[in-house]
Amino acid sequence: MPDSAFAGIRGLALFAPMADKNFTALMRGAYVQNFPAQIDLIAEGDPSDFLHVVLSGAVDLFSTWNGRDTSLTTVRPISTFILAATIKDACYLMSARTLEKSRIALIPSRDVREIFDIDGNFARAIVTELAQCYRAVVRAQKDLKLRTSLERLANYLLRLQRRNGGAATFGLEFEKRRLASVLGMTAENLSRAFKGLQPYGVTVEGSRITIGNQADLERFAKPNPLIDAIPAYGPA
Amino acid sequence: MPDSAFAGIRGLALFAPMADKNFTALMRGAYVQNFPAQIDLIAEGDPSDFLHVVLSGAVDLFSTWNGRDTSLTTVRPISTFILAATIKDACYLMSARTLEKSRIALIPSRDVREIFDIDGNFARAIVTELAQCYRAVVRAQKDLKLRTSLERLANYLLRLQRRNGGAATFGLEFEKRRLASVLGMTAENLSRAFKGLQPYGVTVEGSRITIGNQADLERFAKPNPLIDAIPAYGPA
DNA sequence: TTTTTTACTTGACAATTATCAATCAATGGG
DNA sequence: CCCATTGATTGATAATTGTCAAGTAAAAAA
Repeated sequence: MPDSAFAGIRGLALFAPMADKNFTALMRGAYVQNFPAQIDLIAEGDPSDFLHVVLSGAVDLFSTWNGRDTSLTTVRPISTFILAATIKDACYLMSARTLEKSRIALIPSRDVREIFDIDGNFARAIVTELAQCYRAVVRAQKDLKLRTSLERLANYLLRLQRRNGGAATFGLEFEKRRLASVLGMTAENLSRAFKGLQPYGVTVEGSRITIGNQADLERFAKPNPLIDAIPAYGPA
Repeated sequence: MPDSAFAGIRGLALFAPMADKNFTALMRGAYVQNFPAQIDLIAEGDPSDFLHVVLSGAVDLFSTWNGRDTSLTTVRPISTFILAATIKDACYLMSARTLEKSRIALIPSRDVREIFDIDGNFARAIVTELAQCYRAVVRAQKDLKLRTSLERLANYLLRLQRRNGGAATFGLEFEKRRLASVLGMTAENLSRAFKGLQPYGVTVEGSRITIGNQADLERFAKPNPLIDAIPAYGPA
């Protein structure tokens, strides 16, 4: 595996602080692989053999139970997933599949745990990453328990707008059926929720969203940094 | 503050592996306090000045938004809370209040971060703790998104039963109004949900629950270790 | 291009869950 | 002991959300 493939990884906050020697050791058993879209990467319940790093593309973390399924989050470059399972040497709690063509690095979990035990810097970096993941899920939990689906959609649109630079018009990140699942509703309900936001100035043309009246939508959505902070910008 | 107060803390998985010197340093600025029931300990949004350790009693972690509120989890002895906020030096995402009379140790967050930076064992212990917290929230998220309120209640009862040793009869941990909030429903809905479980052999007398037909209830609840594992016993 | 598939939307309806109001039961002062 | 308060329950109703079935639009394949 060419070293160049690991350059992006080395720059990650998770791997940057660790000793060169340990990084090299970690990458020795690692490899990078290209996957087409819609490919299952891992299944919940499986033992966590590899820590995954999304180098390009996008990965959907989802879960199923009793014939139902739900998307929990999307992993975008460059970040890792199933870090917690790797550290605890436990099974995956979520399944993963590519949303688009993706390049993914696979690092043997055993190596991660081994280096984690001897490299304090690496351990500390993992803490920071895990704390961030934890806080993200807590926010999602609050979003889900404290808001109706219409409010979740409104706040989601405001977050997406902000992530896209703040312009009134922007595009959805993925198909609506998946957005519905992420927001914890059905596709049909999402369709109606978009209509329900029309009175607040939201217009939808395919995947193109326009927020016609920022103040109106915010008055309805009541965004809150303790729920809606965007990790990279807000209070993490 | 008497050293004896910290004996229980030292035994915690989080603090056991660290160097004596560092533990002493960590406890230097710490103190233990007794709180009556129903006392607000922290408010979401506040800076995380102290890592809290519940030595006895019980603490409710909850959150509010737009006039609504929801209980996210209960912290029981001996464990910590708001560890993630402490590590990231970020504000609290949840508020906390005592459910009963409680003894709580308060360790200055700054000290935690400082020792965390120099004690690799401590850093590793924190990773384990955080990974566990993260997985617990992911499970809660799946429970909420994949199940109806009736199913959540059924599975909650099965978990509680297991935690209490598996006998057919056991008591609820706290008042139903709060249980409803934890399960993501209203108190009225919980009352009806208990009735909805009668056909599966569940009887309720005050806070006394009896599972008359284990197999029936499990057939309905379809418990799943990837959602319902009890941290201490199941796959963490 | 035409065909086929897939995503999205819409309408009608059903299930779930919440709200409001009233009642009942238990609990803790006075 | 009784009263006052709080928590739990119940009934009636409304809001929310999901399901099913059809239809439309758009994209992919032939």
